[in-house]
Amino acid sequence: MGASLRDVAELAGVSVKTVSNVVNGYTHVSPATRLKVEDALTRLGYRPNLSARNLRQGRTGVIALALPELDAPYFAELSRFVIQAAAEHRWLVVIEQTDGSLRRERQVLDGVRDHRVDGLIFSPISIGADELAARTDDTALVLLGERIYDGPADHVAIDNVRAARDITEHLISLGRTRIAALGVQDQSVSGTSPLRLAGYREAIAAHGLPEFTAEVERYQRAEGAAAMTRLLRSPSPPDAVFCFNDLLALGAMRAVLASGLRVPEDVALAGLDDIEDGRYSTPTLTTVAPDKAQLAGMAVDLLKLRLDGRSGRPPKEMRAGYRLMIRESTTGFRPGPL
Amino acid sequence: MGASLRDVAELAGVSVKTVSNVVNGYTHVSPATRLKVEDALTRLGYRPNLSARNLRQGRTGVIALALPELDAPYFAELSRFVIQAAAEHRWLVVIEQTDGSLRRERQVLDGVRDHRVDGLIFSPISIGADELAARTDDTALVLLGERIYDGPADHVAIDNVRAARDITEHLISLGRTRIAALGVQDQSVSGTSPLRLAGYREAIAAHGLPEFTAEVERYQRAEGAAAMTRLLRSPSPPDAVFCFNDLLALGAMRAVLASGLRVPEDVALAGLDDIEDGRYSTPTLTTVAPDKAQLAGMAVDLLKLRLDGRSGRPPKEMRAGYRLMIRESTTGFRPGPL
DNA sequence: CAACGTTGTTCCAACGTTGTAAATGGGGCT
DNA sequence: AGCCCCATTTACAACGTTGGAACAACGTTG
Repeated sequence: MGASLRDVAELAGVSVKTVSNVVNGYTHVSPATRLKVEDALTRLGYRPNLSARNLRQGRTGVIALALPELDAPYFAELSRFVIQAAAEHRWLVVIEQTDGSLRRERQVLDGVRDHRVDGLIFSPISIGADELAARTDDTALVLLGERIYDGPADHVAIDNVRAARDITEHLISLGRTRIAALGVQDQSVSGTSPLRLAGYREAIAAHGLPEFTAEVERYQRAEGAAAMTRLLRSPSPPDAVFCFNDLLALGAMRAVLASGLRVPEDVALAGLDDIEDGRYSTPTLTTVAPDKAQLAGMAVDLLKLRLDGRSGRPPKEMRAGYRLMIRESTTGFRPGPL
Repeated sequence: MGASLRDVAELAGVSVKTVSNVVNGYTHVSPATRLKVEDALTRLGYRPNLSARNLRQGRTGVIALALPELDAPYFAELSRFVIQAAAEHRWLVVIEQTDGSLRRERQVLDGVRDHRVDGLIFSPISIGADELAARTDDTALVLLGERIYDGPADHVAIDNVRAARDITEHLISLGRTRIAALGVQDQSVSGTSPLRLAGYREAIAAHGLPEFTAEVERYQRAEGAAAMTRLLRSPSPPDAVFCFNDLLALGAMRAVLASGLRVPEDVALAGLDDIEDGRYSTPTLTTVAPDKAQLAGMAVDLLKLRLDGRSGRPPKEMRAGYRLMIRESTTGFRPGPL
């Protein structure tokens, strides 16, 4: 295939190691040889064989990003930033989809040992902190998302409780009194739901409002629509709903509109994630916008730290910022250009 | 780090090669040794070092998927299928985002030479067929999408002209007579637009209808909304619009609704891509659904063929199927559950 | 002028794997 | 017993790279 160091060395009339030194910017090379070698390098179009380099150095230059599903917009957007952040360290990113299944998550965690990747940024759904802690493997691992706090590995997330409380406070500030939380899950499934539920409760309790909840299995549009439909059919339907993510909220919006009611006049809706769809739905969706670039950057930086300073340091928790995006689904539809 | 063949060989009391033979399922190994070796393998938790294996075999087991942006839903959904299809060959997929920029696309094409990946599935926007043909590198390459037909490499896409004609025919069958095409682009930018425009023209010409077009720079919601707004302001606005992709259509939908008009009563809308958002918008979006799993599978299969049978074969064109998804944005809003 | 340090370059080994060729050993044949 | 054949196992080399030791050439110093 391509030219190797040996080919270049032959052409330049020097040793292989000298070529290697030039390639790696080693300082003590005479200008004359350097010139000769560089000429040979370009003439042959030399590209280092990364498999060989990796074998020698024990690094692959590839990290894995494991997440439930790439076509959930939140994860697609997050992936984009992770890839960009990793590129700054000249890392490639392979993406592994777990579908949130325990089996696949274990596989991913296990597969890391194949020396194919130097580290893993992992957004788990099903796997537990105990199982992570029991991991024999010492590959660098950074957790991303809400599933596990204070676990056995570095962790990046936004402050979910506070974010949930803030957005609920917003609904309250609109004068709504029957505010539901949509997206409650069995504790054992995911850590996201309890945190967002806690924030919601803090807010409504502070104002002495009643609690309404609707459960879902997964954070998908169809589930949001179904749960919303159940809420609407109840004897006293809510006048505002905080959906635990934007997909649920968009599904809920569809259900409200399909039932002939108006958003936000009859039911105000808010989500969390700030996916692009919500900026173009009708009405546009009020939501919490986690700083995805910051989340991705922090995750990559933590991984970098782990890989450089050999392990041993205690796990680190980092919080990324977020902003409230107040849009039409709570404050009203304003016809006109976007 | 992990145990190597040598460690296992020592523990089992055999040669390194014998262990390698067991690992690779070589037939002529006595049951007794095989047992011994397998015991040692599990005891040490042996994992092959893939860098070494790759170095030896000249393969990395990683392919690259280069596309404009991961957070465009169509590409996110497509990526999901590519990753799944690649997993069947035990390949990992690294994703490279080009943003459609010529600079990044050249980089990607160039970076393939780094021996980091065995092959590339490439969805180009800016790069030309001539430049691809001039590529010195002989790494396996499969083109995915509409940009380049009959180019210098294997290519997978749906029949864009026919798909565009079919969906336009659908609009005509509704009795609409002022049908616009939204998404026309300068030829030099992308091959998608001319193909879809051609299909649109075939259909309206066959029925003697007038042609309306609206241009955009990129296939994004905001552009769709802006272009739709322009159409609505024209002296004789359309009563139906075929948008060249779903994002444009969703942006257009937003613009129509924001202007106080109804979809589909005043303006029927159709897209192309069948992204998930369109299945939950209000109204839901009529569109062309390319068989993304088939597209991904074909691309991966072609790559496999290239990698196995050493090159030389002439480039191959493959067409994936598609279906029309007739939804509310053309046939009317039907309140009720989804 | 010998001993020395500095700079530039080369030699050797090793990373972990696998293809090739060669060695080993047991069994059946003459 | 001597021989060959075959299944099984091993030794060796090589993939392309880089760290470290070794070495050569040089000018500097005592």
